[in-house]
Amino acid sequence: MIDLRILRNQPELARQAQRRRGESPELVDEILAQDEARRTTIAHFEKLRAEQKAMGKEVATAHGDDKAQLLATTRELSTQVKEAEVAQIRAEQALAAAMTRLPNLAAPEAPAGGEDDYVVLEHVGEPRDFAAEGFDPLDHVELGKRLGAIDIERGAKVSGARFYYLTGVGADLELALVNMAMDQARGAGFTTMIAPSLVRPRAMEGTGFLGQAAGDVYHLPADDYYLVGTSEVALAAYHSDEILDADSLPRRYVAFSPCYRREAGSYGKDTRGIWRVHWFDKVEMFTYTTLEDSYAEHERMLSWEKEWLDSLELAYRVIDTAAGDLGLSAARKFDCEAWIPTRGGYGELTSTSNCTEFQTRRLNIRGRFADGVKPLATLNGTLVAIPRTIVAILETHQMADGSVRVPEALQPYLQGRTSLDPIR
RNA sequence: GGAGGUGUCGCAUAGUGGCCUAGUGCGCCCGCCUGCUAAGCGGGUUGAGGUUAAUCCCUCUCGCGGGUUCAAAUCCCGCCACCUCCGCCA
Repeated sequence: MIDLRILRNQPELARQAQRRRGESPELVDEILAQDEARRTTIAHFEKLRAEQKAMGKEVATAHGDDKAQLLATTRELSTQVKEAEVAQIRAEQALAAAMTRLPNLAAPEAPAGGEDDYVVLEHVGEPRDFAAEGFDPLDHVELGKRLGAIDIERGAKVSGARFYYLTGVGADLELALVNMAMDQARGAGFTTMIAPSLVRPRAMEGTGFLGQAAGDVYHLPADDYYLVGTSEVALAAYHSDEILDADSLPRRYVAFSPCYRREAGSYGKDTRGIWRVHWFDKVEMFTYTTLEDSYAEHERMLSWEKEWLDSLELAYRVIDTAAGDLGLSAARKFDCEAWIPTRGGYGELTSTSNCTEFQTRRLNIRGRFADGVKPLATLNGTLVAIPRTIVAILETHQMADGSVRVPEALQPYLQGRTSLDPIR
């Protein structure tokens, strides 16, 4: 949800933001028209309602013929008030519906265009040169089999395509990564959380996942619950309808949760292995802060993600996502893409978005400041999405003999193991 | 799953159809008083929207949504949350 005042006062700014996303600037004008209509109906209703209330007082004290007279007119007025109220509610709903379709205003810094129009901000680390080392790297599917870490066949047998079991060291690896990520985040001042992964429509809608991403979301119609695609949903809705004291900001939460994604429209894409799956576990960072601080917090989020990838000794690049690839709620997004040897390219491991006031306006989350009550800003950032991180670690740190070197920082979390060794 | 109860301002409470413009206490804020502090005294203290240059003013907001009525915190219905008990259960 965007501040209506921005749309009223600087409509061209909003139109431009839409164009840079490759979306309709006309939506802005449609909203402004709805807003105009809404305000007209409000004025009409309030005038009648004030009149009704005034007459109501007279009725209370009137007697006999006077009272009968008043009741006649006030009865008529009552129906008018009801009609005016219905008109007002309709106009407000129409405006709200139009507003819901409007994505967050893309930041001026976000590159214009679609998925492929990202800007590379930096490269960190060197992709490993297997040719120079004299062997061909195996992909994570093969490595996972040999280590007894990933069982894709049985995942498919039990749950279908894009499911898997993590077994033995694979499962150990997940627990190690989760604990290590939680330690890093806790050290940075985050409050650790275990959040629900089943939420009501309000939480889903409020975080912006029932817009263009709705097809990617699992819905349980019998109970009208949604399975979250990220714990961002539960963390954003955590403070819904609350007013947070300014001196409690920034509030930083880090949550572990399973994530569920239908991956609609990705048929035939990344079908091999566990790169793209319907369910995975993730540790996600989430911050509530002021709009003014959100830009610096976004940089901090990114730096925490980089610290994480550095500690896993992965080579990666950071991209500034283009406006058209931001999703409904983000104003700006940075992705960290790790080098995946057998893909021969970079793949997204983490992502951090500044959603500015978009989610807090929808979820009614505000802060109490010296100069009044104002919406807050929210940011989210991946620390570790398990399957993709496992893919990157296995493929990057594999040795010629089929074993996998454990990065030093991870060793304490893996019972001190320095390598994962094939079991067959 | 069944039965019963509760939901009012930051907190605690009053309020069973019009005198509620929601009272009172606590907390908080601003004054006054006062060697200092405390006490005392006076005033203020939900949020949203409309209108406005701003103030004033107006409307909505008593868990949420409907309904009855000229008029709803108050009566009726549905939903949600919490509490107690019964049943089932990791």
